[in-house]
Amino acid sequence: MGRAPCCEKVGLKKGRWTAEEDEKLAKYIQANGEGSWRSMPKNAGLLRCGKSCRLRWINYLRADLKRGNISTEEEEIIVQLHASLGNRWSLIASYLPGRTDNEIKNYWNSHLSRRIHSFRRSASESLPLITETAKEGVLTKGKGGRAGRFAVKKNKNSHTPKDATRASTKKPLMENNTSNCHNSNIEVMQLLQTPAIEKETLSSAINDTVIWDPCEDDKEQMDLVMPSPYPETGRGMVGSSGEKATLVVSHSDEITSGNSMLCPSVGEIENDSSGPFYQGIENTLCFDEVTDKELLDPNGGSTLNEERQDGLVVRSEERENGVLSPNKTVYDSIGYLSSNGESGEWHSCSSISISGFDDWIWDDVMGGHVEGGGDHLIQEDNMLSCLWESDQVEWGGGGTGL
DNA sequence: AAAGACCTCAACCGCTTTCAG
DNA sequence: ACTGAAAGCGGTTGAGGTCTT
Repeated sequence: MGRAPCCEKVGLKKGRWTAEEDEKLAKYIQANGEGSWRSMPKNAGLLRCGKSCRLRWINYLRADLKRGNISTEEEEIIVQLHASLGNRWSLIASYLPGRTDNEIKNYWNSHLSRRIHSFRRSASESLPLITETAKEGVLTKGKGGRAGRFAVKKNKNSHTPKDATRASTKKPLMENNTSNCHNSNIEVMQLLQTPAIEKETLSSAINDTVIWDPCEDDKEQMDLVMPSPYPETGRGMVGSSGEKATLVVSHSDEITSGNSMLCPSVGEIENDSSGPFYQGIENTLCFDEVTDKELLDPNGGSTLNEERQDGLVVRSEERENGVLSPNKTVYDSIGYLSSNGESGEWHSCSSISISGFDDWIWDDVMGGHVEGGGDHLIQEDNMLSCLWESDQVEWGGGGTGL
């Protein structure tokens, strides 16, 4: 048998916390410590669910919480971590002492995501889908003169009802891809490139770095592909048992460093685009032609060396026990975008696609060693500058900013 | 000054993971 | 090994505030 129910939902207060409630909760936790959220409300004399108490404590009452606005440095860290980790707010928050996942999530949704969006749009005007988005109202200026979340929300709602949004989070594009299974759409759930992540968080993150084939959702088969920018350390590798791999993806002969990822239907994207986001897109490994079986052949030994019509070359070399060799440098930084294949809407998924971006992250933020070079730093600087500036240029509609 | 559009963020909801029984 | 509650997490909501017209 399990435990007794956490709390009775009936008769419990909801909504905003009063100062009195805060005081009760804070005093109780100071006296008794955290934990035992189930019994806490009763013992503290609160008509709240334990879950609500926990949330209130974590997000608001904790003494070590940092108050005030997110600094520019924190902002940069959030952007960079988000590029690597996606919407793993608690993980991102762990790198920002005094900030909560909820706070970061809110900040991202209200500030940063718009900048990213506008940056991507401005960097890729030739992308029809984004242009369409703009037409649909993302960029329309309301009566109040400020464009932004309302339009985005409106647009989002029109495409992703609540349930669908949740579904797309857990098993992205499940529904939408059912009609496109013949095209071997494979969904990337998460890209991780976090050499500094602690063991436990890394393992959980690895679990999210999977290739999901919606065509085979019935058997829920998940395969792992985990490129690593740090072959020498073995961090950020494939598998849960220390297996190592490097997925080598290069576009043309240009060699950069970073991580690699994939996207379905990459062929839709024009090749003559420019800007860092596009570089991420066009360097996307296309699994239309590289099956998960091939990539993760448990027998190993196979080598991919395939050139696409658009010039994308996919290579992997020197596998060990069916995974890719750690001995090779990852050539290209790959972010990804994914299309749901039906509405044509593009999802940024967890990552914006920025070439060399992750190198910058860990080099500057974590102090890690990163192979690569000055070119990337220049590019990254440009990108970041563009992000910050775009807030004014794009959303201010003439420099008004936020 | 008023109205409406838009923004912010605390809190809720529901799902997944963890772990106690 | 199994069950189910607790804990944790991410997505969403909505009240209240701000800004523009």
